[in-house]
Amino acid sequence: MRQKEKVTIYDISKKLNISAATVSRALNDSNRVSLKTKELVLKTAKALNYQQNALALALKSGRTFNVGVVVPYINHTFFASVIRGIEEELEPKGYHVIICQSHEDVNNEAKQLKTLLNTHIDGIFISVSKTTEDVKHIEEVRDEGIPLIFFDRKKDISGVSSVTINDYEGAYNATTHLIEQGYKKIAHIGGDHKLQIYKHRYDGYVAALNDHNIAIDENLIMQVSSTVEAGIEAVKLLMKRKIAFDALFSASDYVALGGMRELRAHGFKIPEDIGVVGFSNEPFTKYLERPLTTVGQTPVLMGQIAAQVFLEQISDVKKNVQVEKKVVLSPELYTRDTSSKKGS
Amino acid sequence: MRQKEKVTIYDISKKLNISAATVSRALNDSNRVSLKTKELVLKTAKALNYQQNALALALKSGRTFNVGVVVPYINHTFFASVIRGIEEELEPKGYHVIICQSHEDVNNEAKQLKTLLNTHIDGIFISVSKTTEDVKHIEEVRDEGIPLIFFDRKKDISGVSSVTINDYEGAYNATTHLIEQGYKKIAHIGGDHKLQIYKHRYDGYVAALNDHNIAIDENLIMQVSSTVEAGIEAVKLLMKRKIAFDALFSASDYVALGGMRELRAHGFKIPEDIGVVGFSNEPFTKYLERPLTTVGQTPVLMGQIAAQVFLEQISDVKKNVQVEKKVVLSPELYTRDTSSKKGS
DNA sequence: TATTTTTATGCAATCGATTGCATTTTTGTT
DNA sequence: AACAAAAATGCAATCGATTGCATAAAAATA
Repeated sequence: MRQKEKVTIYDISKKLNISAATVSRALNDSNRVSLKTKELVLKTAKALNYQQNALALALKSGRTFNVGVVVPYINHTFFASVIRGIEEELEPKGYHVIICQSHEDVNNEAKQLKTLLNTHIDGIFISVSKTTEDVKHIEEVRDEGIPLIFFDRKKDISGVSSVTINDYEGAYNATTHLIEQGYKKIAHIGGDHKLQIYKHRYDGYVAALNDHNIAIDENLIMQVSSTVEAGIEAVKLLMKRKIAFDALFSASDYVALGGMRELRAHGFKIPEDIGVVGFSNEPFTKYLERPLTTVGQTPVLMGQIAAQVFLEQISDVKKNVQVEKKVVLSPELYTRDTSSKKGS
Repeated sequence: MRQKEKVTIYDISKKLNISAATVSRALNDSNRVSLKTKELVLKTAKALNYQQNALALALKSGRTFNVGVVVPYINHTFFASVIRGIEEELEPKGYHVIICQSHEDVNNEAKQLKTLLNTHIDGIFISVSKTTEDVKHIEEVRDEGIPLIFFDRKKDISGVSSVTINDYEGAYNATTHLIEQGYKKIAHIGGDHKLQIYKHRYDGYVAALNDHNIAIDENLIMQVSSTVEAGIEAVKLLMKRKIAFDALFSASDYVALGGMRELRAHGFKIPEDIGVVGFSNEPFTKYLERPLTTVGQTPVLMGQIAAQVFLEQISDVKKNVQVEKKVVLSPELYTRDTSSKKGS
């Protein structure tokens, strides 16, 4: 099965006995072609089912109408949803979205960026891996002049735009909510501060306690990975150390879930004895028998806005203006069953 | 910020005072170039940081090393996981994955295929939308000679390969499991038979009942959409009609979840009074307080195998052999809490 | 050394579309 | 009718890499 041979502007030019240049101009609605030939060309183009060869155009113009997205894993709900947002925003403009996974490994991330550059992408969206500390590979992309946009997990690099959520605010609101519900000793199981998001969530938690004159107790604060098992272990450790607390603010829904399991195993009732708030609004949180209160991140919107920032950026590049836009979205607290002291 | 100008084979050829043709041959390790110049070229290429221009190559060769994937929504766990499998299998071979969404709309699907063809993709993976009945747009892709692979949701089109799971077997095993646990009147809330997967699940359910000499009761069988709400409504309807049953096999985890909620609202205990089995092994199923028994589909594996079928196919195309490969994966029943009559 | 064979290299076309510059055709003016 | 101005079209190079065919250089043979 061989491929059908495609119709080119030369086929049209031969058929009409005019030059390919004129055909090209006619198709691009140039004012240097008479109306008569323009119509003729358009008609024959339609008749022959002419399709512009995107590759030839890309080679000539340098624009491929492809963008790359680099995420740790594409099947994590959050990232998949951001990608959905990007795709839906860019698709109507004729762009295609190429996806790459870093597997949370900085070397992979660098490799993906390199091959993306070689594919002559028009822009790159990236959420950095957990292991990304050195950012040379990212600066290289910037220095190539390719529009680059961070989303959610960013690094502070000059000349690179970003779309993130206000993790600080999300954590602050979540913690404040717990305080307002009457909880007094609030533990925080967070994530590795190498990722800004976890640092900011920690900061928000601390600020909320400070603002309500609650002393920070280092014994109540931990950093673990974002898994159910880690949540179980973390609570086990707190129990073993006999550290009392009446609420748990976790930087991860998975950790919150694990934590709740372990707490229940120890006979605590949620939310009566211990209130729990998670982070991310993972789909499972609302399907639990006692739906989990959590901080929602509007990932689809994040993707859409990242795409908009990209579109702005490429129009600015044309004007030879360099921009560095930082968009910070507000998170939303989904108040559900696990955080109202009186039960629901 | 203008883009860095790229190094081409002409830059190398000028530097070495040889022709670009020789440079090209040297880089491709042709045996028509002397070892001396080969080494020289390779050295200068490295020194100048030469990167082959993928676009020029694609224009010349007709191969882009891009493949397209069309799914209803990329942020549905199942599809995202299949895409992950495809990406991980093809990435080492130098391919990039372009994603497209049909939004469960056949017109969108057709449009996406058309723009993918125009992007000169090397192959297309597709899981059809719910509204896809007419398959002309898919046949067109096949007729263009582009390798095409269905995954999960397929249509019967000659000359198109597919990778699916054995929905019949999955349903048969799930139903048999319920029977073996002692449940006798098993309801089936399935999906629209326009999608083969739902028809096959229905068939498997029926076959299991037949094989165990249980009469089929049409009153216990429904077709609804795959949502929690639909599950609630379906059970409500059964209750209203006072139709007794002691087990529920749902073709969707979401429907199973909604069904369980409604059943509990009516005072039924799960699994003691009513056993429940879902389908898909959605992530939330294992996080429920009573984890849901469900049929797992190994989506990542499905993606990997689809990618392998694609790779085989393009090597066969070279040999001018036409193949139509149908791979059917076996599902796995995850036996959890909701289906053991004695409780767990 | 002369001639054939082998090996290495170059020329120029090709993949399609675009575009600056030159040329031809048409239109308008006197 | 003659000429200037304007409009329409064509030529050929360009974007990089590849490749069939021709030629040049080196090696092998007589």
